[in-house]
Amino acid sequence: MPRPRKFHESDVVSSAGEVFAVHGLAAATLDDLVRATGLGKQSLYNAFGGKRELFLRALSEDRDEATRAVTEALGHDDASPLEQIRGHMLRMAIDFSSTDRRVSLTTRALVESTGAEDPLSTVTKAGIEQLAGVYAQCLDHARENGDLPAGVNVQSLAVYFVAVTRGMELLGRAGVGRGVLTAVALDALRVLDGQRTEAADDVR
Amino acid sequence: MPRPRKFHESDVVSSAGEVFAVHGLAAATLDDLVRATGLGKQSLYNAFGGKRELFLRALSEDRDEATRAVTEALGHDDASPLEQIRGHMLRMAIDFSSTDRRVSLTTRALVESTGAEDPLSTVTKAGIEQLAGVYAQCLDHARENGDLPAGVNVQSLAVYFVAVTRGMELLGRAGVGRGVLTAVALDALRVLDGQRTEAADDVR
DNA sequence: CAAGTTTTTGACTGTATGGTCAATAACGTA
DNA sequence: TACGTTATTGACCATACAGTCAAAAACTTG
Repeated sequence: MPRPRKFHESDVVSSAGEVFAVHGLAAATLDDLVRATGLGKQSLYNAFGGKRELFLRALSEDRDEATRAVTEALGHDDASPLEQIRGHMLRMAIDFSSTDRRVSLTTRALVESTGAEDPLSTVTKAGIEQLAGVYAQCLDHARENGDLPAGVNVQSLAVYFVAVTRGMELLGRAGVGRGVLTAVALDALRVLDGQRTEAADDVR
Repeated sequence: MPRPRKFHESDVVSSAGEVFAVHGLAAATLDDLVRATGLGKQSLYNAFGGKRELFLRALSEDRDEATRAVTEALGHDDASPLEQIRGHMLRMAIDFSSTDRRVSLTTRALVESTGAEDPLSTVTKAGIEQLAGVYAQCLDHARENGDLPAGVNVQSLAVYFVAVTRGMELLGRAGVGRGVLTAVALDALRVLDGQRTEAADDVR
């Protein structure tokens, strides 16, 4: 019997995500959000609780979407795992050299979080681990295929790809062009070529 | 005959840089800056012009300091260029896994800039190129030493190292620990091992 | 020591912003 | 069609903040 909402939460979260991706958490004003989502302040508060909470929702969605996208990119059966990673990295190079003002919510959260206990940090860290997991899985397949030596440290390599990706995002934002970014991606991929067993490398 | 200032601009810029590194441009309040620098609002305005301008000054100083540090790290004569890069990357891994809340002003500027024409962007881009230049110089030496094949693309490799470094910074901020970050650095360095001539790689 | 110049000080201002309140509208059900 | 419940609306509030003003202080030089 209650009056039904006239919006879908997921739509609101997604519009809000747009705003946050362009302005960031601190710089996005409540009015920006009201304008972008189409609903009133009070409705926003009823449904989500506040700016931060809304950001958190958008962040989670963004993280899931990113994981989904990478999973999909690395999950095709028509190419070898290594070829998929290669394609994916080249794709990222192009994406990140776009000229729009978007910055992934993960990066924003990382930079705008106020401390390690800040929910922003914990959600973000989880997202990074999730993402690394996807890379790791793909690299595992490659190893099973014999495209990577058995002794390779899949875990750190996975995190390495996450790091390179974040770095490319930042560089793209700085105005580094598609060509250079692509070259960087190719450089990054070269770690997959010259792999030796690396059993006892010093990780002091 | 004018009354002399009782502060040194460089001190003020450096204290302000601290504040910005912890809070960011938007989130740092003028009062934070007043407290950290020790001088009054009006004095800040007389000397610098405003929060943004002060940030810009701090950003430039940060950039120069970063370039200087890397130049110094890669400029010793007691080790081969490649060994120096290696040492430098491992050092970065440790630095970035610190638990303080600092974020390089370059990264902050990248994320908080409002557009490509924003001075924040231009200064930052210049800084990245400066930094890449330092890496390039070191890689050049390595090539001359024969530690790197002659056909190697020193330029993109230099940018690659900047990207990896930025990525590591973000990951460290996300709470990734020293061990993992070190492993990532070692992975990143592996591009220097397996280098082949790479003359005609597709940079579509 | 007086004049001139610039810095410092601290009170002040206007605005933008996150968040709240209370009244009203809309819906499902009985 | 009336009731209960929740959503919506728009006005409202407190505050925090970037930036300003004008008076007083401090220094140098003539």
